[in-house]
Order: sequence, then structure tokens, then C-alpha cells
Amino acid sequence: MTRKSDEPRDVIAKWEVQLRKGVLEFIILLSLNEREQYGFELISGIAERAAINVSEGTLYPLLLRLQKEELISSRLAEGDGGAPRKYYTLTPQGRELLQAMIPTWSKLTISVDRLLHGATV
Amino acid sequence: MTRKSDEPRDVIAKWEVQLRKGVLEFIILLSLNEREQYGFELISGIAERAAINVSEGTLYPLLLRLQKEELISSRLAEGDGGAPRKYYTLTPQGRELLQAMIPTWSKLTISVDRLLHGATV
DNA sequence: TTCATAAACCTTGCATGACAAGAAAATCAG
DNA sequence: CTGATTTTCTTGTCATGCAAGGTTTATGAA
Repeated sequence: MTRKSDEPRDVIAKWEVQLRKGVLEFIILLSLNEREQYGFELISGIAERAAINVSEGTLYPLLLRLQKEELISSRLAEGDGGAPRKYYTLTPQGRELLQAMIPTWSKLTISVDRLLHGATV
Repeated sequence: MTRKSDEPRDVIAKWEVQLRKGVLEFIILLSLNEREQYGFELISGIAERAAINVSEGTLYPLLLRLQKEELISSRLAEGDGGAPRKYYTLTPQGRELLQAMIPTWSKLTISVDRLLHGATV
């Protein structure tokens, strides 16, 4: 009853979820562009290098979708005392899409940063 | 039958729609932080200054939502030979949220740009 | 063998926001 | 009254992130 559902923390958290839409796909393609990687490796690598936490419930459906769209492909390999790993790489089409995404991303961030000037931190 | 639904243009366009989620809310708050504005004014201002096209079907539901969350408030004024205008301003809570959004946005773009280094254009 | 643990991957269902398409309200000119 | 212009609003569809829970494989202990 006295529960407020709109505390600032929640509002920002919800917004962050929305912000990540689309961005995560870009991040995965960028990561795979560097080298072949398997799921868990992607998660930990991105957490370390970009300080972005991607949950498994987000990553695996995303990887399946990208594979269905033939932007990435996979091969199986042994795991380290566990289930087998699925290594993913970019396909030529994936590489092509990534190259098209980069200017789109740049334009968007440049535009926002233009509006951002003047809004004091 | 011979129709390909996955031409690169469509793929990028779909991705762009996803990318805008959350970003548009940020952009609107940034714009209203500068000065009071009405809907059409926001659309044309953002198109001019940020080269981002916000459609009416996107803007008005967004404004209504922000008002319901008490992040912005509105007042009616006469239109220029047309329907009355609804001028929006940030509430104190809106200002507060915006200040919290700025570092979140910066961290995200910095992270992505870190991954972006090495991916040739 | 059975159990526990760890590594790795997958599935379901919900919440949410962007947007196309179209409608509606208000004003003015003819 | 009709049509044009300005401005706002509504409905329905689609795609994505993610919490929560489940499955598979291997290994080592009891």
C-alpha cells in the first residue's frame, strides 16, 4: 500500500533495459568480429571489457536469432568439464551488416551528444 | 514468392527502430530541458538540430506517458490557425531523472566505442 | 552406483516502446 | 458548408530484453 513503484532507481533501471535494445545485437557482432567465441565467453568478455552485463536469457535467444538470419554461424567443441561449447563466428553477411551498422550508430550518438551540450552534469 | 524479406536495407531499418528505444525519451527530455515546447515544435526542432525524425505516432504516446509519470507537465495555448498547442515543460522530477540519465548514456556509449575500436569502417 | 557440483546452453512468458495508419479537433478562407 | 492547415490523439502490430526456471554433459566424492 505504502509501496512506491516509481522510485528513481526503478525508473532508470527500466529505461536502461529499453536503451539496450538493439545495442546488444551491435555489441555481439562487434565482439565476434574480433574472434570466434562461445556464449559464456562472450558474456564474460563483454562484462570485463565494456562493463556491460548481458544475461543468458538475453544472449542465447539473440544468438539463435542471428544464426537464423545467417549473420553468424556455429561449430561445436568440447567444454571444460561441462557441456560442449558452441563457438560462433560472423558470416560474410554478418560482417557486411556490421559495417553498415557502424555509421548508423555513429550518427545517432553524435546527434544525441549535440543535444547533450548545454545539459550540465 | 521471389520476394526477399531480408534485404540489407530492411535489416538495418528494423535495427534502427530498436536502437531508438529509450533514446527518444532521452532526446525529448533533453529538448524540453532547454525550453518549453509543443509537440510539432519538438518534432521539427529535433529533425533540424539532430537529424532524427520522430513521427507523431511515436511522439504523442511518449509525451502522454512522460506526463503520467510526472516527468513533464503541460499547458494549453492558442495555435497558429489550427488546433490548440500543448506546451510541455520538465517537472523537477523530470529534471532529476534527466541528470541521472546522462551518466548512464555516457557509460553506454563509451563502452560501445571501446568495442568499436578495431572494427574498421 | 548415486549424488552433488560446475560448465554451458536453452525455453517460456511478460513488459515495454516504436511506428504505420488513420482519426479527430480547431481555425480560417472561399 | 467545404476544404485546407495545424496540431493532437488512438489503435494495433511487432520486436527485443530479461527473469525464472530447465536441460545437457562431465567430473569427482561418498
